[in-house]
Amino acid sequence: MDMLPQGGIDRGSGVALWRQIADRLRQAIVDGEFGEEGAMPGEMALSARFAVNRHTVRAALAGLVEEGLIETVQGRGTRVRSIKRYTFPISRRTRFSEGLAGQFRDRQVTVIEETTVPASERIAAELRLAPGHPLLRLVLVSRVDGLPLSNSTNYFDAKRLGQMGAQVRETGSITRAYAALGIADYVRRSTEITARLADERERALLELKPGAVVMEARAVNDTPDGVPLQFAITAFAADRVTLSLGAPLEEPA
Amino acid sequence: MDMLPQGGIDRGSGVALWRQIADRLRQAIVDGEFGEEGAMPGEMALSARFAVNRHTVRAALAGLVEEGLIETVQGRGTRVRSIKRYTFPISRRTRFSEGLAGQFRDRQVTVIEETTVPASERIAAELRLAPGHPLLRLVLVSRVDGLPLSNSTNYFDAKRLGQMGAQVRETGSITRAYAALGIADYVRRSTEITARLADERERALLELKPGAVVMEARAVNDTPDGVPLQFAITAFAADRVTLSLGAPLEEPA
DNA sequence: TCCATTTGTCTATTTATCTAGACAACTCGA
DNA sequence: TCGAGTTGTCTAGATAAATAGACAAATGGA
Repeated sequence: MDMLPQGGIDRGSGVALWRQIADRLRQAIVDGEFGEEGAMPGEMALSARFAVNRHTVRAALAGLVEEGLIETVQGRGTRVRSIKRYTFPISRRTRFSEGLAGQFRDRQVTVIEETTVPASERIAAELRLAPGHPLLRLVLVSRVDGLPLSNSTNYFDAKRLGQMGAQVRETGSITRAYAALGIADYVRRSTEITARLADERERALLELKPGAVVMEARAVNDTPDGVPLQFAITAFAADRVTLSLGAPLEEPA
Repeated sequence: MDMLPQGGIDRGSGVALWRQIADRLRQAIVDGEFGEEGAMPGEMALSARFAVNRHTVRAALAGLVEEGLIETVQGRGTRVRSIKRYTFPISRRTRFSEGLAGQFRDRQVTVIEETTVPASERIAAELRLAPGHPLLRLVLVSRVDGLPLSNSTNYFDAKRLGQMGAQVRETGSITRAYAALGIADYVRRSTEITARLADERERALLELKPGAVVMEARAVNDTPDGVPLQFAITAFAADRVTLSLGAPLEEPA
């Protein structure tokens, strides 16, 4: 448990001690610090390590039990429940399902909201449309094996791609929805990544606790000859997803 | 202030109400919600909006004043201080200074630690060395215009690149340190990105408050003909940096 | 200058968190 | 079976956070 230094819990920060300990333990769990067995130090050991009362440690562990991350058994101790982290490659040819291929058995894309909105200056510029142009706005949640990984808000030219909502519902995939509308191929023009605390809606959709971190990716997809198709803002649950850039970056010759 | 819905502050989450409000306001500030003037709603309005007592709002604002993000003037109200966000492009040819070119006037790389460590299994594999091979480990902090943007831990083959520490200190740049050691060019093999709360050391080095979010990039650099040079783990302050993938991704022909 | 609006400061009470101590109940290896 | 080690539960007190109310002080527009 190298990442858990002696003490180091901040008082007066506005984050309860139990919460800070829970956050630290969660990070250690996500980082695989407790090995294959997942056996964690006992309450008294954690109490000594964090220099807090045992009850404070108990509160932290109770939080993690409630999150489903650990299980505690009286007399035996505390163990990490099996957790799964997914690596999502980002490239010019980013595809959700193909990107995660081999990492799951079942995948599901749910349309949460479908509305038509006027294009803001920013989105209009990205999609090379006039501000105010009607856009189809699709809010999606993507799950693998029942676990929500991302929540995205997607914008399409409503005049050209107004059927994307219906097609995503029918096919369960943006790639297949495009194909159904006659768009055989698309490529990622750009992606901007930042990170922050998840907001209320993201927490609800991704089943996250307050204080959870998301990586936000803002991306634009074009046809291979450069016609704008989609502007998307995607929040990935940072505890569950790693974004990977590497060898697949290079476009097939 | 669209991103600040009515109410929505969680009780019992282990994060104080004032802290949640401060986090929300900080995010709104970072997202540019308060416009060019930076004028924010008054305490009474925020109190109503978040459905908390005015003093709780005052505690939140005090936190942001202490961070230097805002200034409050009795009788006049609260304004955002000018903040700066940097966009850092990631490509095969990632270079810290060139990547941020045009976004700052002054840049500084500080060597925080220089040690020799045996290669772990993971790093040995990335650098194609034997586990236990001696590695030069350099901990760096990079600042622009005095603002710390990233904290990185870099690993080099100590036998081939043992002088990197001295050269980084002398030249203020990894690229120039490589050049001084006869390595004229290098490319990014892969990058993996995730995000989490900053740990204690990161907070100290990047001047962040408890609960701040960092984006962690794990990257490997090679020579153009594929000889491994460097394994680096970099924590970027998520409030200050956006990682950008896009047009510059394509390698010059 | 006046006054509406805003932040600043003080006192007081209630609620939440942290600490402390003690004992019960369970697990599992010797 | 015994006992060391572990988690579970209870009572109690101290400290921190949240709420409430009131009034002072400053700003800036009419």
